[in-house]
Amino acid sequence: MNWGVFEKSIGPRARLIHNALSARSIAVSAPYELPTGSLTVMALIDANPGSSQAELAGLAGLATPSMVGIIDELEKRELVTRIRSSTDRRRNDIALTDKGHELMTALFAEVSRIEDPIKDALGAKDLKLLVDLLDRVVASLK
Amino acid sequence: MNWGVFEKSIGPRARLIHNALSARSIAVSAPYELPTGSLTVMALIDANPGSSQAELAGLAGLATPSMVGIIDELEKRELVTRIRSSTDRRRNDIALTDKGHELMTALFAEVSRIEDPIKDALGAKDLKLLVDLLDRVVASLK
DNA sequence: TATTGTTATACTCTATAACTATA
DNA sequence: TATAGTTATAGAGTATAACAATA
Repeated sequence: MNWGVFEKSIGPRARLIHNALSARSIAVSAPYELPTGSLTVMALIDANPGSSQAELAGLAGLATPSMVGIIDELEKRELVTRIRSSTDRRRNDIALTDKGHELMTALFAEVSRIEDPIKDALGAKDLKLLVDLLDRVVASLK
Repeated sequence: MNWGVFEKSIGPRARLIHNALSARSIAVSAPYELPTGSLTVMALIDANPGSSQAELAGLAGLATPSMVGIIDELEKRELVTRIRSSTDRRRNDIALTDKGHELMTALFAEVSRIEDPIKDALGAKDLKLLVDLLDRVVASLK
């Protein structure tokens, strides 16, 4: 692949990888009929229970209006609880229900298989190296 | 950053990086009033002159209909030439004009600065490592 | 019958602006 | 005056389907 002047650029490569993975992820998740980003948000709620919608949006890299529809649907399906904070009644404290945790686990098991070709190509060691490098990139763009 | 079950996943990180870089790239490129993807396409034409639109679309990871509008605008601005192949009259052979090469160089100089924070955070050595790892990921998803 | 380029169309993802209720 | 959540809206990016010209 000859990228010309982009030979050493991250941007076009991030775009290609993102597009390929998100297309596959959408296809795998379709039967669940959840809004896009739901799995990411459920994983973040699981890892950071009691977060507000704004905090989750910040973690997920989404605007807060995008979070509303996701939480609406997850709440309707009884996958998360959205409870007005007693100490600050503007806030919603979001938590995963048992049912939500189950569904997250099941869906993640399917979605994570999408990255199997990457694991196979890189091996565990280089994959960890890549993840660490990407985290440093993410931090540098904050 | 606690990603929960996505702790070792490439997908969410690729999404965050792509979103951050593309938003900045759109802002920097806006004064040029070119269709999105034009710089990528010009770089690919420069590196692979005489390619067809379909070949360029394949390289750029775009659908061929997306390429039509990009080439339309680039041709109108006299940045590329679109010539019916004499050996296969279905094909357009695409090449960059001198003017196109100049504009590509100038725009790339601006856009590439977007990745300066990444370079600063990683250093030349780790950046090269990252690019090579990403190329292996891209190849694994073909 | 297959392929290149094209047109028309639609959908996904994401953001911005303006509002409300609370602080 | 500022913040959390919400509603309404718009735009960027990309894809699919159907078609004409050519192979």
